[in-house]
Amino acid sequence: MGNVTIKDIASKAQVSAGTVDRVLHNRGRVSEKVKEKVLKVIKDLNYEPNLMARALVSNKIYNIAALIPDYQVDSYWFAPKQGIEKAEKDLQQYRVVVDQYVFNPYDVNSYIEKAQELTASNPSGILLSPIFYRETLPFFEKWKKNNIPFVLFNTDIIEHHPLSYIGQDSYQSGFLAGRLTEYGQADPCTILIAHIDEEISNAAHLMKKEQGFRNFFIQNNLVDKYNIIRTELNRNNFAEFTKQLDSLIENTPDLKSIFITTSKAYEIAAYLEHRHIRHIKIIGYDLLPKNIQFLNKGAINFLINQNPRGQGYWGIHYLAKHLVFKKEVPLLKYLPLDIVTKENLNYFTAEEETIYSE
Amino acid sequence: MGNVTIKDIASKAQVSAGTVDRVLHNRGRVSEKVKEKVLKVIKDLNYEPNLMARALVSNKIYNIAALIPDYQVDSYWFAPKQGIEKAEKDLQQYRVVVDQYVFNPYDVNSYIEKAQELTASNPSGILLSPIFYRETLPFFEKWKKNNIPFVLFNTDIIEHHPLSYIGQDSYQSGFLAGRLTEYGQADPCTILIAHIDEEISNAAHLMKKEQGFRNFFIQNNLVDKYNIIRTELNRNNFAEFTKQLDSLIENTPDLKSIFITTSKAYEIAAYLEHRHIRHIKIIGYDLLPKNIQFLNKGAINFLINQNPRGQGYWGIHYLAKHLVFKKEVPLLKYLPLDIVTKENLNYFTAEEETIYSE
DNA sequence: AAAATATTTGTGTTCGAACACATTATATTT
DNA sequence: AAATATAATGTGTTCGAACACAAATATTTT
Repeated sequence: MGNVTIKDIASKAQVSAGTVDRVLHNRGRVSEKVKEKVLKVIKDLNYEPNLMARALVSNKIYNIAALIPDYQVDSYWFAPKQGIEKAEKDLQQYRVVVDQYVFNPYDVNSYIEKAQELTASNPSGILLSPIFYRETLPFFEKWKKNNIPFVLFNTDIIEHHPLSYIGQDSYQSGFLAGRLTEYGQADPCTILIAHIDEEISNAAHLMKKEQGFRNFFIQNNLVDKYNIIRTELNRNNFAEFTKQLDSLIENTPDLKSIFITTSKAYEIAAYLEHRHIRHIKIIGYDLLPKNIQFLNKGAINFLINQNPRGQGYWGIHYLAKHLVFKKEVPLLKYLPLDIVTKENLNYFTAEEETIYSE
Repeated sequence: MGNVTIKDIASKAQVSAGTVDRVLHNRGRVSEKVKEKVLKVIKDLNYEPNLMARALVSNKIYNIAALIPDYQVDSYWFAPKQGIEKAEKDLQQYRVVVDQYVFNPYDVNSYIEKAQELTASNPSGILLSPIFYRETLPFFEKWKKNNIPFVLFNTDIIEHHPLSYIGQDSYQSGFLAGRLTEYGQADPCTILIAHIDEEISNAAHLMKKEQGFRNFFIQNNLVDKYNIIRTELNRNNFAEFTKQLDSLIENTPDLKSIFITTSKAYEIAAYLEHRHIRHIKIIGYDLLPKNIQFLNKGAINFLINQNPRGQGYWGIHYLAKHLVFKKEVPLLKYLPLDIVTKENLNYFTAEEETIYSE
């Protein structure tokens, strides 16, 4: 098992290795009779191609292009970049090279420009986070026409037949946040859902999180117990941001818990610290350094880690799986919703391990 | 980078490929002068052997032996077995074969017998959970003498120079359980640490968990707020088990939380359900089907997943990394402490993905 | 029926590393 | 100095799959 070779098949089917090869790859023409005979033997012997030999001989270089936001503009994107580079290193052996096309997440034109550059380079595969939805559509068309597989991550659009989407179940993560909030609040109180958003493109995401969060309380018959309110904050204007929060706090004396749908929980934590408020629990997203800092201080209670590094890593891996190993990849991969506290934090910030396989 | 071959080195160093090969493997004799010259070129060109070519030509079969408890006796061991089989499947390409030697975890003699069988088979590498410490020592000696690398998992003994230890940080997991308990109890109350143990061999483990748990409250100045008590229960005698719990519940009216240090949280959950007690929160370990059942019902609040499947998986992978790829593996690998609730459960029970790399 | 063309099948080289074996250079013995 | 031993280096085959090319059939055209 597992060590049947093309020659074995050839001899058993009484043909040459070349013919078996043609049958395997639908290359050249093979008579129906022979083809069926060979296919039967392949099936009977349970043939599995030796991927090492295959990779060795097909001396192709697979250049994957990654279209990603500049982490210097939004540090959230540092983790995917890391994941991408990790995967590249792991796959170097298989002649996989990743070119990064970095754009400014606040500048549509930069996005388009880089997407064009990327397309012009005619890569074997593409990984991207399509944060500008509308602008991405024409590229999807082009890539499909050129038979270039693309994998999406972070932003869930699966309508356009990517090779795969890798990301998070936003709704479920909100639902989970609901559980964590409820678990920490034995008594009735007010709970705030805060969207601290800078780009409209995230809106769909955030709404799903809010929905999941609210539905947790509905499904568990807790709507009478808790008063759930919402707000949208803009931290570009710091004075305004503070003012908004001040009035919220003042008008909501029984506010005990805040769920921040973006990775900006640290903004709220910093505000509360500044105002010396300690009785409000905070649940947020993502292991940004600033979030981690407040998590360690105890100012943030939980962070839901959506594994942005894993997203980059798996994105590249899936492309390689498809291109190099010609194996099927799942259309949808949801990464685990990790609940992170101060106490188990270091397991999620540590480097992942390289795996050798198949 | 990454595509320098032996021939490249040979031509640059003005020797033959055979000589380069001898230098690389310290095989045969090579004059000092030539050796140095070749080594310099290897370094200069930053040569990295092509693992595919290597694996292809070295037609060795690596038979790894796994000494594991029978999951039919204790279902905890089903997950490591799964992980082992997953890894075997992933590594099949590299001619890695895993033989499982299954013993009865309640029978030392069965353990010894299987360990002897395993040793007699003269495997290339060994994976084991040394749950009978004393009895394992002589085998360690033998294996070391025969240069057979062994990887330990689940039970933390690193004194005897295994290739690697893969497991969990028991202390830290107890500490984490402390956090989760405290987070769910705003008001002073009594907290119970319950050891439901059947084997002495686990004692060290369980004590570390208890220590971690207690230290959480000490370090956070919470000892005055909570009354922490402990008990050791034996579920072999069901009547006795129930009686003990009955008296505990009766004598501790403000008992609000139970931390079970073993994977037997479901026993307590079942008891509480039977007695119609709903106000006591439960934190336990491991995603056994019975635990999952109570987690889904809401009777168990959190399960800490110590990733037993991952332990088996990584154990085999590390051995392969060492044997097949001749790469260094970390002496110690702690797997993440996953916090599992009903809401994120399915991400941890799902099959892991196969990875292709290096 | 012979020639031309199309279809089917077989052979040989390649990828990079490992290792057996052959060959050459150097040292030691007689 | 010749014979022999030993050390140093080179050559060629192997692993399994892919693909170019060559050869052998079969089919069509003249």
